[in-house]
Amino acid sequence: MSGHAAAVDRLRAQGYRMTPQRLSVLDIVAGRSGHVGADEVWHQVKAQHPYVDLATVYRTLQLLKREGVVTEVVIGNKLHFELTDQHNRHHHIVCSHCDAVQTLSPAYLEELNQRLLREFGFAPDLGNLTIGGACAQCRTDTANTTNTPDAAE
Amino acid sequence: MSGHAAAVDRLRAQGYRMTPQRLSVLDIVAGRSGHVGADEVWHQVKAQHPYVDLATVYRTLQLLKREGVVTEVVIGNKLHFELTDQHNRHHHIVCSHCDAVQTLSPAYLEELNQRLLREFGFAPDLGNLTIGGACAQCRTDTANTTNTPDAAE
DNA sequence: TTGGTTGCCGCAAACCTTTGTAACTATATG
DNA sequence: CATATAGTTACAAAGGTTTGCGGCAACCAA
Repeated sequence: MSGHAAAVDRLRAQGYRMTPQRLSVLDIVAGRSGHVGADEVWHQVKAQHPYVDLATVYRTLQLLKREGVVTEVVIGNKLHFELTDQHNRHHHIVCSHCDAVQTLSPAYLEELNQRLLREFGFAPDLGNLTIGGACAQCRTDTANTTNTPDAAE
Repeated sequence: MSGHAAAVDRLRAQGYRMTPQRLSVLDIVAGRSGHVGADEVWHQVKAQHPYVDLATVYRTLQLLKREGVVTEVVIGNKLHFELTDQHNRHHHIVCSHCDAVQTLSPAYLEELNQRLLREFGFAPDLGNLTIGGACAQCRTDTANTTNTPDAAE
């Protein structure tokens, strides 16, 4: 249905077995407009196939990430995933205070990408790069708060 | 002795208690020229203070990171730390195949830093940013290896 | 020095993710 | 359709990091 059918064929052509577990994981990530946490993927997979293990979900997500089918986003201390949209590529900037996620046009990192490749022969995995920092909101909020030990978290 | 005495004073001035545990952790990271794994910091701390808990080491490292005293580097699935050298700032690019670490001049990301701040009000924590990817060596090595399922890891 | 606060620590447990392994099954072939 | 083969899976356990909590101790004030 969605555009990920092509990805399934490609994976199969590469020798991967498209098992019900893998198809289910991919369907769920693809059915989302944004990113999904690994645990939520698992819960939804279990609704269809109750026996599926969390480890299988993780292994599948890593496989799909390696193959470029999904993109990993690090939010807080958890991994999230979203379908890689070739026609709408973007990076992620995440606030480490409130976990808000914004997308960033590839244009911002294109030059870096080229330079790393040219000057170091290093091929950065910028698609899966998550840039952490403080968002505008949290920066103004924190400005008035004295950051004394244990004062806030 | 080293230049981190100033950091100790600053932390104390901010209200942090500079306990033997914290001083020990900082000394060990500062005594290294490069980055150290959290577990190795722990082992070395225990040599001086056998009772110190691993959780304390982690909490201390995160504290020092928040305060900008140390820099975090993500290598493989482990966290490493190094003393933040204000006179020799740099970012890290890490090969996800062989875990080789290279440093990168701040110049490479200075423009990005400015743009994120100006256009989004987002203050990226680029000092603690680790850029993953494939180094030159691993890229040529992998070029000849067909990446079939389970073929290699 | 002597209390009194309040931040820290050790301990234990939880959390998220990865890995080892024997059994299972998707897929190609006869 | 039967069989072989190699990739996958469920299960279990480990790995690395974070968190909750009660007791303890660093630091300030008197």
